[in-house]
Amino acid sequence: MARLTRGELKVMRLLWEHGEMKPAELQARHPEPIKNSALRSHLATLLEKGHVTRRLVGKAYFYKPTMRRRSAFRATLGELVDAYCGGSIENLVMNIIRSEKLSEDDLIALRRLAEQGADQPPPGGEGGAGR
Amino acid sequence: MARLTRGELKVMRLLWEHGEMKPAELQARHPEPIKNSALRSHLATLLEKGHVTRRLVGKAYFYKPTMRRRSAFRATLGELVDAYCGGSIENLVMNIIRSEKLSEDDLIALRRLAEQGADQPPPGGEGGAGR
DNA sequence: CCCGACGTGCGGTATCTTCCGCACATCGAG
DNA sequence: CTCGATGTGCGGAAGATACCGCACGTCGGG
Repeated sequence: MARLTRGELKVMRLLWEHGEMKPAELQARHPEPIKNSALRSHLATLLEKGHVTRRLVGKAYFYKPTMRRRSAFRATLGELVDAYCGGSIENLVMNIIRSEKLSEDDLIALRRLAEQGADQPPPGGEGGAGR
Repeated sequence: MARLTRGELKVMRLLWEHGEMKPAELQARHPEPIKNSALRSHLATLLEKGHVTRRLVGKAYFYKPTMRRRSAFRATLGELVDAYCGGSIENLVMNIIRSEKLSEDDLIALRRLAEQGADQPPPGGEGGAGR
C-alpha cells in the first residue's frame, strides 16, 4: 500500500508542495541539511515503490509524485483512527474537539462548517437531487 | 519521545485496552498469530524504551504500560498534522469534515459538541504527566 | 521421583531505513 | 583541450525492526 517512512515523507512533501524537481533542488529545500547521496537514496526507494516517477530533462532527472497527497493523508489518518479511535473517524473528531484545545474562533468556524456540511454537501458528485 | 513502531503499537493497544498482562495472554489476544518469542521481543524493546514496566507475579512477568494512550495519540496526531495540515489541528478537522464523509448525524453531533465546547471548555483536569 | 506444561533468557537471522563516499559522465568557460 | 561544476550510478555501513529457536528453571500431577 502507501507506506511512507519519515525520510520519504519529507521528500514527498517537497514534491507535493513545489512540484517536479531535481535532486539538487530537493536537497536545497530540504528542511534539514542532507547530503545529496542520502537524498537520492530516498528518491531511489520512492521510485522503486512507485510513489514517484522521473523524467530526464537535459542531464538531470526531474522527480514527480505519482502518489497523491490526499491518499497518503487518508492512509495515515486511517491507521491513526484504527489504532486510537476504534476505527471511527467521527470518534476521532470528537476526541480532538474534547481533548485538544481549539480556540473559540476555531470552534465557531467549526460549527459553521458543520452546519454548512449538513445543509449542503459539497458540490461535485450527485447530479440528480433536483427538487 | 514517544515513537511506537507498528509492532509495538499492537502490543500497547492490548495493554491499554485490557490492562496488565503476561506475555502468554498478550500472545493469545494478539490480532495476528504471533510466536511467543516474537512477542516477547517487542516487549523487550518497549521495556527498554521505558514504555512499559513489568513486575514478577508468581513465575511470570506482568507488563503494564507506563506510556499513556492519550500521549501516544497526541504524538501521532501531531506528526500527521505537521505533515499534512501545516501544523494546524483546526486545519485537520476542517479537512476531515470537508473531505471525509461524515454522516449527517455525525455533523449534528459535531455541531452540538462545538457549541458546548465554545460555551464551557472542560474544567482543569489535564494532569497528563504524572504516573 | 519423573515428566509435561509453562515461562524466561539469550542469541541469531532477515529486512528496512537512513546515511554516506567515490568513480564516472557531461557541459560550458577559459 | 583542460578544468571545475553539476549530476548520476553504485556499493556499503550502522542502526532499527520484526521474527524465531533453543536451553534452562520451576511447578504440580501421576
